[in-house]
Amino acid sequence: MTGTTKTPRERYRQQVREEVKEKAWQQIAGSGASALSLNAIAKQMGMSGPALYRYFANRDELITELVRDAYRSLADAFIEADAGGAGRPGLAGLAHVLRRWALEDPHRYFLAYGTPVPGYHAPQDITAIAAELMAVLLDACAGAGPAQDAQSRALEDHLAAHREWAASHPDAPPAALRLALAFWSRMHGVLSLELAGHFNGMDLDPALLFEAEVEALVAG
Amino acid sequence: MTGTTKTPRERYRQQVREEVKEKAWQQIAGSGASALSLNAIAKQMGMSGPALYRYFANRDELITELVRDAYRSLADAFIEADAGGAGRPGLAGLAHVLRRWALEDPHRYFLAYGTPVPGYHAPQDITAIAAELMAVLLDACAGAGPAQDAQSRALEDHLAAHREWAASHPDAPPAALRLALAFWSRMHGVLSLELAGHFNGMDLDPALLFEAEVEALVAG
DNA sequence: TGTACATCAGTGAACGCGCGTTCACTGATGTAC
DNA sequence: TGTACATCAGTGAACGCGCGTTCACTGATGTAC
Repeated sequence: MTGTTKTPRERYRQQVREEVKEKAWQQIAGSGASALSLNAIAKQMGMSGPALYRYFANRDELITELVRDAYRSLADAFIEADAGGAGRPGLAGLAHVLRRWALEDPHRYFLAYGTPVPGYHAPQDITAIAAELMAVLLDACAGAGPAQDAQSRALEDHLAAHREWAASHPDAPPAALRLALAFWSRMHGVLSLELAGHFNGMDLDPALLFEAEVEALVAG
Repeated sequence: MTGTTKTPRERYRQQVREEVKEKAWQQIAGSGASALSLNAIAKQMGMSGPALYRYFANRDELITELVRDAYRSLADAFIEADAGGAGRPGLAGLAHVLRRWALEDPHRYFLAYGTPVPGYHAPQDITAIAAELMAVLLDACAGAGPAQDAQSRALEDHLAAHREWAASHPDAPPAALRLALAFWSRMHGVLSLELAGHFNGMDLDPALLFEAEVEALVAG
């Protein structure tokens, strides 16, 4: 009981907000994020358009909420995997958590990591959630092997001096920072191509490409 | 002279079409592809809205043309690099051609490889251009080394039986197919994160990450 | 338990906007003899 | 070289639509005494 006792009205408010967001996701799934329309959501809920302004100040606030929820749910999935009893998940484990999360709702993935919605800029608390994510990832990268080639060494030198983004791990070796970036970039590469349907006409199993990329990454 | 003699009217038509596309790119740069508006383009050109229907059947046809031009220009850049006098460009060379092309116009990159425009499906001749691109890439992957791990071997086995997408190279070894996919996916990973601005707040030089990914890929 | 008042969810009308697209029309440019 | 006709670029009005957002209002739900 941390003072979160809810009056019936508060409970109801929250319930409606949730339903709005649910319909919003459905609409995004159908026509993309930039076509999100408050009026259309209201109609789908059997309400008049202006009613939604009781729940969201405007369209932008709704989008922000959706983006926040997206990051939050991925961060939670990472943290949960990290806290799972039988030892740390490792990079491969996180990769599979990420893939499952992405396939669960491709549009949610793109809202977080896809082409930026034009004219929209994420507020700071979302950046903070992204940092939580990065912290779990950096944990899993702790055992990174040394750089294998000149360019990787150059990157590590650079990262040793530019590591504010990894503020949660001030003592992580540059190799860990490098590995975390490689994880992020490579997983995003396969996943975003797959989710965008770029493998569609190719009669190819994206899961196998994903697995190969994961193993190549872990093997270093 | 291959019968391409143009009447003044044809020349003018083509000129206006080019100008429309030019303004379209500017508009996409400002507000994203899904906000592309024929009326707005017309206004910017000092014409009335309906005038554009002399040049494009509708909005979709204009978008298709832009997508086609995007793929065409990248394919040309690849082919030109491939035909350059001093030997084949190699994977690293192609990687740099790709990066230069992407940075030249980020929105063009996203129109081709980003989140799909909802409700839009590319016509077949664009698929053919994508195949030209793939052919150059497969050439550069000819000398691929053997798979280093179990998952990569599994992927190669799969590709040996699913290689229609590489129809231009029916005799390429599975290792080459695997390398081409890895190239595509990894380069897309770094580039799309960079262009979407996901490294922005991180005070980090994306070029170094890119170089490291290229060398890791080539070293295999 | 009942009454008086405050809070708040939701409505319907309205504003101004921009969109894609069609249509009948004007006026300039090109073509045929 | 001049005239008659066909072609075609561009206009302005119009249609129907959906958008985000504001505003004054009704009616239900909760609160205080």
